[in-house]
Amino acid sequence: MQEQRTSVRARVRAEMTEEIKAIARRQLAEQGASNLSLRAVAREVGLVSSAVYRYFASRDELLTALIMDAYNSLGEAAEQADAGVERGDLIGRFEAVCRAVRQWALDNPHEFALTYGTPVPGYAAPQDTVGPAIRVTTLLGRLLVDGAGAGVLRTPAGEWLPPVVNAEMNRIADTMFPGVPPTVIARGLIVWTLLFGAISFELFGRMVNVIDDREAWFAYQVTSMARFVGLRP
Amino acid sequence: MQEQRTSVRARVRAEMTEEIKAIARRQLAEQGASNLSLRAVAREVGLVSSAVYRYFASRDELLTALIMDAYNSLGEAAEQADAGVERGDLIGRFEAVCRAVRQWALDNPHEFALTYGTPVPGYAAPQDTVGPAIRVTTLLGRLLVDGAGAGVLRTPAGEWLPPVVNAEMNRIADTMFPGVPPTVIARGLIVWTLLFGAISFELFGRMVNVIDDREAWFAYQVTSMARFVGLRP
DNA sequence: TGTACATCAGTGAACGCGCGTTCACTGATGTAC
DNA sequence: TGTACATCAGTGAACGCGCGTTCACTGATGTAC
Repeated sequence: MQEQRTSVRARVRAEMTEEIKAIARRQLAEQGASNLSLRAVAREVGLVSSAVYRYFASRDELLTALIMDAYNSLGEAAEQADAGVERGDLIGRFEAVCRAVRQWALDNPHEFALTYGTPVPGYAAPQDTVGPAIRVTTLLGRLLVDGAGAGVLRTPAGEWLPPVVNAEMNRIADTMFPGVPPTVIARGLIVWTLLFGAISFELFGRMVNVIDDREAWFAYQVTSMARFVGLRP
Repeated sequence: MQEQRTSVRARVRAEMTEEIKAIARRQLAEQGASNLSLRAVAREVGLVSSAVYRYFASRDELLTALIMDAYNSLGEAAEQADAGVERGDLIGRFEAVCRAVRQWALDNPHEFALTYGTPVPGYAAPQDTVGPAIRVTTLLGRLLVDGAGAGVLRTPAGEWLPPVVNAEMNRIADTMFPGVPPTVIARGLIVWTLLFGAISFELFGRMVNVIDDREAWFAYQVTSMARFVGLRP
């Protein structure tokens, strides 16, 4: 009985925490991260502003929670997309992950901005965000590891890396993506940069009056990226 | 005499306008665009807050002026870099432009964020910003036009564009970059996206704990981009 | 060259608003015996 | 099972601050005759 009563309180608390975050997320959409207001959130939740401090010690802590949630939500979307494709179909997996990342960004533009846009001035993300932040990156890297293992990764012919770059790529391969050649790591990083760059450009309005059919353009870019990184059909 | 006296007033007014913008620019660096405050700017200029309204009708108008200046400053840096290289050396020109864009972004991170970062919520850039906004883009495109004209542009072999993409690329080529094949336009757009994506990643902290030597990494990316778009030595 | 008038930069007070955070408190829920 | 006590969510007032914008004004600079 005691545990149950305690857990009622704990559950209500957890629900309230979630509701605060949900409403804060909604407000992000209208105000942008740097204008996120504890008072406005409290008002909409139906609490007095000081009551929010029972759940988050400060505005920054609320922001951190939103950032962590965003990274995890994106990471989950990408991982599920990957899991839905047959393991050996590396191009299929790569395309599914790219599409999932873009779709998540289109569905949650302000959370994308929060995580991959301009950093909020005066806010420094604490160390705990690192894990969630690199879920997509490690997922993409694992594709390369799998590809290298299965031998379906074409190492770019005649590609030469400057020594400094080569050393860094080797370090990255050794610590995170064993078995992937440095030239492929380099191209993988470029693809990773391009993926988020393309989504940013689309989301932040750079494609207005440039590309009309964004889906088709994105699909083409994904194809190019797969080929560039050495995935062959 | 009359014209001279008038021009004194006009010159003082122009200087004051520049000083307000300069200080606003400095404050951008600390506060971020969405927290840019007319009052804070006025304070630092040594004016009462209402006096700023003699120069800018509203906060948004000041922001617009800053954005225009930023685009023009970046555009000028890129164009000067291009002009400093022998016309026929297309790879050299491309590399110079890329380096100039990155250097400008490193030197003016907050103006880069203002123009290429997350859009300021609630702010809509007026039509006049379009011209300055595309200076770098048209400059990069002109490189391709020159390359196509000089015959030093290798059209990617066996590259197939989906019909929708092909149509859009043809439209872009016809209206802005005559003589450039659609496949090259497509790769040019990718390179353009990657250039700004790479700079954003570097500036917004994505490369922390990933790449140590940012110069070398950027140089490598530029080399890759030049090759990808078909510029041959 | 001198005078009357118009233009314009800058002032200072005010309007009405919003913010993050602290603090002493009330009252309900949970805990220990 | 009942009672005394501890924990905790939420209140409401307050602190001290900042913001954009308007408005009637002063006084210096420029203009026309």
